[in-house]
Parts: sequence; structure tokens; C-alpha cells
Amino acid sequence: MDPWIAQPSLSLDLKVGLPTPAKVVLVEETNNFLAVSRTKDREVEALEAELRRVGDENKRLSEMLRALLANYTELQGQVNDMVVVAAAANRQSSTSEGGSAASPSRKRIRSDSLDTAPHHQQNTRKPSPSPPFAAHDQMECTSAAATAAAAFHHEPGSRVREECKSKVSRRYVHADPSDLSLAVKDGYQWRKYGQKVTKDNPCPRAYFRCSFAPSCPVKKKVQRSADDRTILVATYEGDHNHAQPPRHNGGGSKAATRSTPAATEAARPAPPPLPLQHQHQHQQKQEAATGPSSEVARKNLAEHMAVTLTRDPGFKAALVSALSGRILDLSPPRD
DNA sequence: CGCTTTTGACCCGCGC
DNA sequence: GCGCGGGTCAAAAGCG
Repeated sequence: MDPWIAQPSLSLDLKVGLPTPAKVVLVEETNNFLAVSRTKDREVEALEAELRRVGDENKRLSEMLRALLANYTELQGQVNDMVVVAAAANRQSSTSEGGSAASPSRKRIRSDSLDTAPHHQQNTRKPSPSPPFAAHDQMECTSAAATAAAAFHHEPGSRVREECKSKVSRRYVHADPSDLSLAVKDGYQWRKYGQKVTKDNPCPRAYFRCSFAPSCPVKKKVQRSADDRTILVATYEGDHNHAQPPRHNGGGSKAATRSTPAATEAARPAPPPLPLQHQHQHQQKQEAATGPSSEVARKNLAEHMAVTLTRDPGFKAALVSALSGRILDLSPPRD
């Protein structure tokens, strides 16, 4: 039963000066209509007020997000600087020890980073004396691999150390747990060549090669984090020996226009996980070509954070709970 | 038709 | 030497 029908004022009006039943019904409906209109007006006003309040809150949250973003960018820069300093220090120490670049990896050294696909089968069992990326300094871990670099310092001889030797960087990407594609958007074209379930993580690990240039030695491993399955951990090995592919291919091969998960990665405007030196070069190129890249980076980051938040069921639930609580508090009491 | 993805098999390093 | 586990290969299937 609607609340306005039970209001005492309505029952009073019904009994005054109404000679015929038809008129009684007419007046009753008119009064009902007026009561409904008044109630609706109050509801509309309340909703408008709530809308204004939410709008203000949205503005405030946007400002907080901007401030957070600025702090993040600043901290990211500091971390980059620290990693550069640490990498320089490690280069000095490693060269003073006789140069670790010539030490062979304990793991099987494959030469497919040098050779093109047709002969890698015959050459894979031979040790590769100096892959192209080995000519660079060995400790070229990116800022994203700060944790790997830290592990390297604590665990000499471990697998992490090997990875750092061959220019390993890591990138953590938030992803929908229901999305099983294991696609990490980084601006490059990747071809998946294997998938494996590892011992320490029930989620499968996917192996990718750079498919933009056949001789590109870069490999990528993508696996969901065992702790938080909404996070994809992308591990990059090696360094691209080519420029970043264009965002969209106009009249390229058919495969380039396909909408496969790996192909769609290349169409997204996300910054590539370049090592530090290349990141700086890339940034300078971008700045020269398109103006300051910090704006673009901030925009991308803001979009990413917004997407991440809106995809998070917990965030949605919290938002709904907060809004419903406010609405109930602000709603006019009905007797 | 050309490319990518899938997936079982295989290779190889490492620990015991 | 053997088994385990990570990484890779390559044939088949899928896709536009």
C-alpha cells in the first residue's frame, strides 16, 4: 500500500461536501494526484540534491586521483633514478670482477635469439657466444623489475640473477580474472609459442615471442600472480632490435588486422616495457614528436586506474554501499 | 592463404 | 642415473 493513501488528510477531505458518489470518486482521485505530485516533487528535489552532492564528491575524488597520480609519477621517477644508479654501480663491480658477460648461463643457451626460425632447430643445442642483447650491459633491469633486481642482490647464482643478465624486466598488469587470454598490452606484437602450468602457480604460464620482427630476440612470459589472480605478471627477456610497431596497420597482412588477443595488444596505446635507457630515448622521441609525454603518460595511467577501479567488484560494492547509505540518510521520512 | 593459437611431446638443467 | 620441472618445438586446428 502506498504511503500517501494512508495519510489522515486524505480521509478528511473525502467526507466534506460531496453530494454524489461520482463526485466523491473524482475528488478523491484529484486529491490522490495532488498528493502524489507533492511526494514526487520532494523525491525529485532529493534526487537532484543527491546528484549535486555526488557530482561534488566526484570532483573531489577526481582531484584526489590527480594528486595521487602526480605523487605516483614523481615516485616513479625517483625509482627510475635509483635503479639507474644501482645498475651503474653493478656494472662497475662486475667489470672489475673480470666481466660476467662472458660467463655462460647454466641453463641451456639457445641461439634462436640470433637465428631466424628455419634453422633454430639445428642450432639450438650450440652455445651462443654473444647474443645481440648480451652486448649491452648485463644488469639492465628496468624499474618494473626493481623487485627482481633486489632478489638478484640477495640471491647470487639464482634464476633471478640469470634473468637479469639477459635484460629481464617485469611488469604487473591488473586484469579481469575471468579473462583467460593472458594478454598484456604493451604496444608490441607477440606470438604465443607455448603454455605451461608451473609448479608454484596453478595458473598456466604463457610464452610469447615478438612477432613484429622475425629476428627480434625478445621473449615474454605472462602468468597470473599466485597471490592475486587479478594481476598478470609479464616477464620480458631481451631487448627489441626494432622500432615499436605502428598502432594500426593500414593495408598490412591479414594477420595484422586480426582481432586475436596477441594482435589486439599491438593496437592499444600502452607504453612498451623498454629498459631504462631505451625508455628515456623513447620518451625523448615521443616528446620530440608529440610534445611532452608526461601528459600522455598521466592520461594513460588515469584511464588505466579508472578501468581498474570500475572493474573491481569490491570497489563497485563499496561504492554502491556508500551511495545507498547516503541516499537512505537523505531521503525524506515517510509516515 | 598466411598467420596465430593450442597442446602434447620433447629437450635439457638441476637436485637427489 | 633418474626424476622433476621449466622452456621450447611443431603439427594440427582455427580464423579472417
